[in-house]
Amino acid sequence: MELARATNRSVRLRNRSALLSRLFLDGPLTRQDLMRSTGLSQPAISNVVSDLIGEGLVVEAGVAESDGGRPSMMLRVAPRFAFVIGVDVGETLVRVELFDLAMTVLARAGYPLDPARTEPATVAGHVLAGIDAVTTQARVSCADVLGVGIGVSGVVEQGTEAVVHAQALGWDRVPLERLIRSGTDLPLHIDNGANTLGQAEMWFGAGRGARHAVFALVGSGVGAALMTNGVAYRGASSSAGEWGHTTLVYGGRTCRCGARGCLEAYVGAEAIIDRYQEAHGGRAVPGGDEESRIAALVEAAASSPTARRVLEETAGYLGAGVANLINLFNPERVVLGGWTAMALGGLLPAIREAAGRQALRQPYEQASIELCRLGVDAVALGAATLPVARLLATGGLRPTVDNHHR
Amino acid sequence: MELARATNRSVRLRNRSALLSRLFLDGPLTRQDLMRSTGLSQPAISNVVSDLIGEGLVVEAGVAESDGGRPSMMLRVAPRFAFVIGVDVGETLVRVELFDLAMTVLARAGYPLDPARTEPATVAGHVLAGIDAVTTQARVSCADVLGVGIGVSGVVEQGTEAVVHAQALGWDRVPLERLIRSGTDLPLHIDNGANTLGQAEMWFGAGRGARHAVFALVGSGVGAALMTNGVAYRGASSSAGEWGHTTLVYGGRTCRCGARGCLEAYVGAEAIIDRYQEAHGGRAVPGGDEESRIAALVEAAASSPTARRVLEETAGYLGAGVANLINLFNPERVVLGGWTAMALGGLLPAIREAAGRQALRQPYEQASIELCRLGVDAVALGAATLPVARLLATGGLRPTVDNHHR
DNA sequence: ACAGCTTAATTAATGTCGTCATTAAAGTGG
DNA sequence: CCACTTTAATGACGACATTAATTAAGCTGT
Repeated sequence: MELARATNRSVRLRNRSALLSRLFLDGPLTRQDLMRSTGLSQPAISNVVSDLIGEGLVVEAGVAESDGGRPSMMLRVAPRFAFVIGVDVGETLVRVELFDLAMTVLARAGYPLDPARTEPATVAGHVLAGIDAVTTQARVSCADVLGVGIGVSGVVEQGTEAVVHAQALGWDRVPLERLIRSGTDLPLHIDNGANTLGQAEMWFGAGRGARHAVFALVGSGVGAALMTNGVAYRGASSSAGEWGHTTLVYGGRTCRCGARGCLEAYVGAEAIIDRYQEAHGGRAVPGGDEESRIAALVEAAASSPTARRVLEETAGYLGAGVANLINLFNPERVVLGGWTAMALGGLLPAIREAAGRQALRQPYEQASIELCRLGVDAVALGAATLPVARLLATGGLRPTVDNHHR
Repeated sequence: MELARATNRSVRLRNRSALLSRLFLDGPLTRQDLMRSTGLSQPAISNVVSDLIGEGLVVEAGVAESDGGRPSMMLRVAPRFAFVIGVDVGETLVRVELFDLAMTVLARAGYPLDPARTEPATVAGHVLAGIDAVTTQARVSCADVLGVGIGVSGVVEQGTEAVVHAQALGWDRVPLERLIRSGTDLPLHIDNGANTLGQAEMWFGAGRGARHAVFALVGSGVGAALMTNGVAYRGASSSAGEWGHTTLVYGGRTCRCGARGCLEAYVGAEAIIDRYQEAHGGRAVPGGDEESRIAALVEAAASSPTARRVLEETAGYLGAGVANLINLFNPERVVLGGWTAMALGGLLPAIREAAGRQALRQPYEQASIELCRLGVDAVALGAATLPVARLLATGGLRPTVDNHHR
């Protein structure tokens, strides 16, 4: 199982990684805090920290209050030690953002996509243009960029090179990594948008502190990110979490994936609109795009019993879907996100109740069901955490032997 | 995330654990094999191995073939270094088995349960009696028993003391660990029977070599064991894998758990019998217990179109349930077990086909769907692997400081 | 049968790294 | 300015793995 041999160096590596992670995730801490939370001895902490400071990864940031005794020095990850870029390849927009290590946005760029023809090459071009745009805009050298995280709304098969299957974009086996690679040397991390969003919520949002959490995303499509033992679970070929296409109504409505009775065929935005239309005698929901029509539907629920009933049914389906997640994963937390779920925020009590009806008592009581905190824009933020996660995991050591950078 | 500090000792610990695990799981190996598979240097291997041999954990077992050059020495875990006990607390029987470290059965004991009144104290008594029986029968001292693994058909909440919720036995919050603890000092490992069975298949059966696998068990009840990254995933309160109570037919048949449309309400043994009876105009399936009635039904399918249809429908439901597992977990392998699934073995092609209809293409193609190899008796074997897993994880060092045992 | 070759295992020297114990530093309060 | 307290830095020590060099133990062919 464990294939990595342990050597004396790996001890240092692990400890560096542990300290750096604590500092990154839990803000400024003193050496004493680190000592308590990692269990390492004082000299070891000081030793590692002095390395990290020497390399510019960590900086001292003021002194802590003290009532008697030498006050301890606050330590934090140097915000400008390096930068990361997060990209959100959505169905209608490619958004590129540049962050420092405090995850503050320094620059943004956006490129609308024509849903009719979303050529992979076009998207790759947008990503490369965005990288260029945000770095020049913020006057950041590419040499100081740790890497580029890219969240794509589709299945991302990780291999030697990430390959993307995105039904919504009409992509099948698109070698997105290779396409982007041809225009930049920056390290690339491509992942499912649901996973990157989940990662953002896990580190900075509703998932903080949870060990096992599920991020259930309902937008045009329906998906989920599974966090087990604090990290994303991706499965054998990185497609785990395809919650939207689990069967909830055996033999039910036909889903756009071809199967019948998928959850997405009941609670995806399009499905909700369709169901309302059917219930309403064929009359369509007013409004232009899906997003405004869902908003209109939610508003109409105040006066229209039909709209209300459709939304209540939606809560029932969604609750059952959440119950399935709870029964299978036994998470501490289920976080609902995605723009449709956000628009349906008022249904949360009904969803909870429906989940309670369908889930087993014991796991249901262990799980809290909440709304996400960061909004849908967090896909890029979450993507940007991917290179950061790598930095933390490697203890801040660049993979190759270019340790001369300081 | 990682709370364990790394120290120089932990290096040795990890390497011991890695070597021991390789030796246990992949049979006799040479020092050279270990060197290649772990990446450690030759002297390090020799050093650790000589410790292990000195402590009696490992023995040399003959020499390997050689065509020129000094032949290497085969090494293996000493079968009689220690013993483990596995217990299967089923719904009708408590089975206790004693194994050596080669996982050879040395002694067995069985205690039928009266399903009407399965008092926790009675079960605990049977377990204790069984421990006594198998150790005396095989003339093994309790001091040489590493621990007792117990697989229970119910949710096992791990805490300071394992607490069992077993609907089928009418148990709620039963402090089984405390009950057994009062009669023995042996280390106890209590877990869900599905998990222990999955563990057995993972190490010795259909799961060998898989990193991510799901063991789907269909018997009277329906459950699953989830193996992620080679180990059981238990979730926040150890109830992960409650596949049987996920909703497959929204608003469908009422399940014994109280919810509606659970998978178990369609493919559990009782449900199949009920569905046949309904389809057959109320006439019951002949036969005594569930097991023989399912067998009768399978046999009847050769001549009765009704029976055939019921079984085909069952394959459809089961396939959809498997598809849900595939979509959510993206496993390399789905292994079907449990006595009902075994009886329905002939349906495997139909189940595969149904799963293919409902699952997404990409994850479906990545997953193989197979029958289990070890049979239902493997619950005790799997339970017995729990103390072994602990031994391997700790590198063969007893937790307390009693290293003077050799 | 014995040199000559190959592969396996052990020994020796080196270097990394965390721990314990001790010392230096940097505050507060009387 | 001197006790007292808490934080940080040193130095001796021991645990371990690594590389390089030896020794051990078998084959092969003349």
